[in-house]
Amino acid sequence: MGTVGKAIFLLDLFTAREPELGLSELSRRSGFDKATTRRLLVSLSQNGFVEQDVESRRYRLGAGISRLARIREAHFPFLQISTPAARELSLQTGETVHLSEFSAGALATVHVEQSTRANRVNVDIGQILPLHGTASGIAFLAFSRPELVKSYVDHPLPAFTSHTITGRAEVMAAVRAAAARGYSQSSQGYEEGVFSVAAPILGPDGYAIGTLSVASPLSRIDDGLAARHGEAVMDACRQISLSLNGEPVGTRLNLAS
Amino acid sequence: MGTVGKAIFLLDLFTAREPELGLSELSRRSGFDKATTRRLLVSLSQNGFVEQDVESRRYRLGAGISRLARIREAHFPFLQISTPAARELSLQTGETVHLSEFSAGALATVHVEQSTRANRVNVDIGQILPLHGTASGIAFLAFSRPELVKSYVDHPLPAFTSHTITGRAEVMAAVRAAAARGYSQSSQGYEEGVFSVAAPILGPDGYAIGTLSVASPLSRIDDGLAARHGEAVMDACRQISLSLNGEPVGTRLNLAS
DNA sequence: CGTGCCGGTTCATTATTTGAACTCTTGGTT
DNA sequence: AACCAAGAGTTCAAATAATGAACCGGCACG
Repeated sequence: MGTVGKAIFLLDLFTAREPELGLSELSRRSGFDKATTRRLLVSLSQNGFVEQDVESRRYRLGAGISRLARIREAHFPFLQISTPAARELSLQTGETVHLSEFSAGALATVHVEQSTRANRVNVDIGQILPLHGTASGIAFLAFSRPELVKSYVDHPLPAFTSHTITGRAEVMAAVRAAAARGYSQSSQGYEEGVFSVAAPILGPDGYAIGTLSVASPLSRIDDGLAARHGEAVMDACRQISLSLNGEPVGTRLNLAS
Repeated sequence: MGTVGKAIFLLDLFTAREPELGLSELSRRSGFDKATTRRLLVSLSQNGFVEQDVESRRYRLGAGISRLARIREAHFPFLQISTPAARELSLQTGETVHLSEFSAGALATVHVEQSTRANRVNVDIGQILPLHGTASGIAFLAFSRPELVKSYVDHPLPAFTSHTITGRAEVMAAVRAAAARGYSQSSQGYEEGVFSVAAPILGPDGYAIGTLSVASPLSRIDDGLAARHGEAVMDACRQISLSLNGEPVGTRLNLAS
């Protein structure tokens, strides 16, 4: 791993649940020496990518990141376009909806609309979702370049629950089913007791760039409701894709083997 | 400059006006060798910090940045809290309002509410503002740690227009005036024909963490209107600071020499 | 008042980064 | 259709930056 990769690895240790970390914690979790960790943090903080709390001496993500994110968002308004559709979908289904964008080989959760129900699924912003084992991942693969699907599925796939599909053939079957239907389903593939449906958000080339997903407690779901959620998430994604790309887009299905 | 600094320098070349750049352009503007530039870009893209357009081969900021920014925003909802106040202030004044956050020794513009008038000031998201020469900068300095003010003002200050105040004494006078009034004024200090007022957004320790500013065409401004804008921007900032910190905060004025 | 953990620092050793020179491709010009 | 210019991307010996064991001083706990 190069120096740049290490610096970004440190940034990736900050999560919604643990947004502030001390030097020793960062060193321990990254596996980098304390001196190395510190030097990287100093470089990052000089450029505004991390900030250090003056009194607790702990580090957190810095304003420089927000600034760049806003530049990106001004150019490519993924959140601005998708957020209202996600909110509407959440209200319509009464369930937690999360929006993901593809980045560095996985899906990153960039927005969440929490269900208002007492019994609901909680998803953290910034969470990284694997492409197998989540409804979002399968929906993404179903509308990705075949090379990407192949290279992903050729590596060993870890299990997250006892229900995670890890076999190449099983994943490909789920992908083909999702491509045919237009949305994917996943029951407890990533977390016990959670059922999700997801559909792809397409880029100008017709391939997926992200996903929208509805996540429900499994106990609430039956086949009819799952299908209704599937149709709803597909509609929302179609609308988002249209707004993002300005014009209709020919979808790229993965129906072949 | 360390490797990490160079990587971030590359990221900082992407702006709202030029959100996509080719390898040679990046190499030229950064002054790094083309091979070096490329290696940095590859590292960055492997981690989702930049993306490469498949057909044009140009680079742009990546989704990994959005992801981290969302984690930060979930922890510290600067934009979420400030944006509505900025919008209201823009509607109230009829002028362009911009929100800045302090980062790496300068103010970074993270949100803009454009005036709806035909003759208006345009500000780009992501723009870096110097601490002298903008109303925002002076407002920030007026509510900053004295050490920060001193170290800033001890370095040579560039002029952006013929009206930019660059002398240590002049800057300190403007800072003291802003501290006494609660807001700052700047006439054409950064761009010709632009008049601005600004007030600080305060952190939990009572020192400024950002600013809110109203920017008008100079032709529209007289003393009375400037004062009304000043009071309005101060009110908005007070409200934001309160919401951000949860409780009243003792302000830290820079009234001493 | 000793022990452990924290943040932070030092400097000889080591590994990564660097950049001149190269190829390959594209698009425009004569 | 041959030429030129400019772009993206690659190679490898030389130069430079990153590394980490051992260190300091402070603070909290028993």
